[in-house]
Amino acid sequence: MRRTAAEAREAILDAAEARLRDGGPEAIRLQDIASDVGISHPTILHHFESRDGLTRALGLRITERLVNDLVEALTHGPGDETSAVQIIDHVFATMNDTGTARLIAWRALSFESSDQARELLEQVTKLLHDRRTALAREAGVRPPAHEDSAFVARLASAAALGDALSAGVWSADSEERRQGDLRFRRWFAKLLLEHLEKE
Amino acid sequence: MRRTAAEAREAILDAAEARLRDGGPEAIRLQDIASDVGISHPTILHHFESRDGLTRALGLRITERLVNDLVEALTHGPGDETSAVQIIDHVFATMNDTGTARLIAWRALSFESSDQARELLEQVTKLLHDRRTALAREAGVRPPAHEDSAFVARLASAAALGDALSAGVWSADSEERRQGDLRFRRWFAKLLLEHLEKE
DNA sequence: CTTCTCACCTACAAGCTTGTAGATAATACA
DNA sequence: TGTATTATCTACAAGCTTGTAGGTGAGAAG
Repeated sequence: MRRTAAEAREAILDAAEARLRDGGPEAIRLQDIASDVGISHPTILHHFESRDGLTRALGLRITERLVNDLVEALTHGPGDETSAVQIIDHVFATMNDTGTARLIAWRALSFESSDQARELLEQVTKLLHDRRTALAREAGVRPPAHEDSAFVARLASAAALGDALSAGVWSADSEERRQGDLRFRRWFAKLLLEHLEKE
Repeated sequence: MRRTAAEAREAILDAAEARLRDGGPEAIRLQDIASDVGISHPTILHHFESRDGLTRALGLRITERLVNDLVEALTHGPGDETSAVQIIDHVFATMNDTGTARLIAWRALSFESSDQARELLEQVTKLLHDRRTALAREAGVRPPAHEDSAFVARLASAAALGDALSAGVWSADSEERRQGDLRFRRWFAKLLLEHLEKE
């Protein structure tokens, strides 16, 4: 019945994240989180020093997980066109279904800047650009400009984030909407693909 | 020294909005807002019934203003291509510079769904689609699909929102970044224009 | 000039929040 | 087995937050 410090931290962060996801930014209260985990609230303070320490750790973990997820999606999977569609799909789905967009938005609202976030986009850009240049070399055409890859990554991530946030606002969680979401993603993926092919 | 009820409400909402913009979601505290306006906090409760009433009114005003702004941008201004670039520029700039993105994100995080938000996108879609069909008729080509216009509007607004939010996170408010922002918007506008022309 | 409305104030209450102090007991380690 | 560490608890404090009660006085209306 006695967790390791690491386990306890994870459990606490999990609970905090859940509260944040479906309760909004004002729902991170030590007492509530503690009761979710089944501990007393001073235990949280013991593990994170202060409420601020908790939110900071939460923000860090959220970003980290997103990075890992994106890198995974971009690294594995074949380099053909269907995979581009799949990647867009994956990113949009992650943002939407897992509430990642809400978490990221909260992070953006609650903290000052952070290098971590910039690095995220740079990593994604690099992965995308490397892949594009490799494909271009294979095909024997000139490689795309680096800035173009950066902009593609920036647009895709911004759109996924913004769309997921807005979608939460429209809500009306119907089958019809899900179909529309899907078609939108396909449409967007196609738009990007046409651009990528042209460059 | 005695405001009308309407004036008082506006002043209070202004202060609340400012706090929200640069203090994050947890910065809406009646006492702080009251002291910003130079009144006592029960006066806020007198005008908005409760703290919840205040945030609700704030959410409403934010969305309303955004709608007006967008409709304005889409209605006035010529229908040529440079104007499309200008509109994208305008939307992105609004989201970025005035903190609108932060306000919208807060709204998305803090409230359940709302028809107001859906209507916003529908209005923008309609304006865009009408303009496109008019242009197509002039040029004597077949008009675009309605869904295509809806998706363009959706992408543009999502991207503007998402990009502004992310930008706040990267920060490092340098001239260099501003240039990059500008190029990105141009790049995105061009991407959309090429798509619009093709359809 | 009187009267009514209401914007605004001061004082206060109840509850909740973060945070501290000190004790307990489970686990690791010697 | 004995000892040190530490995850966890209970009890408590201090401050802050929203909200209420009742009063005051400015301006409108007659």
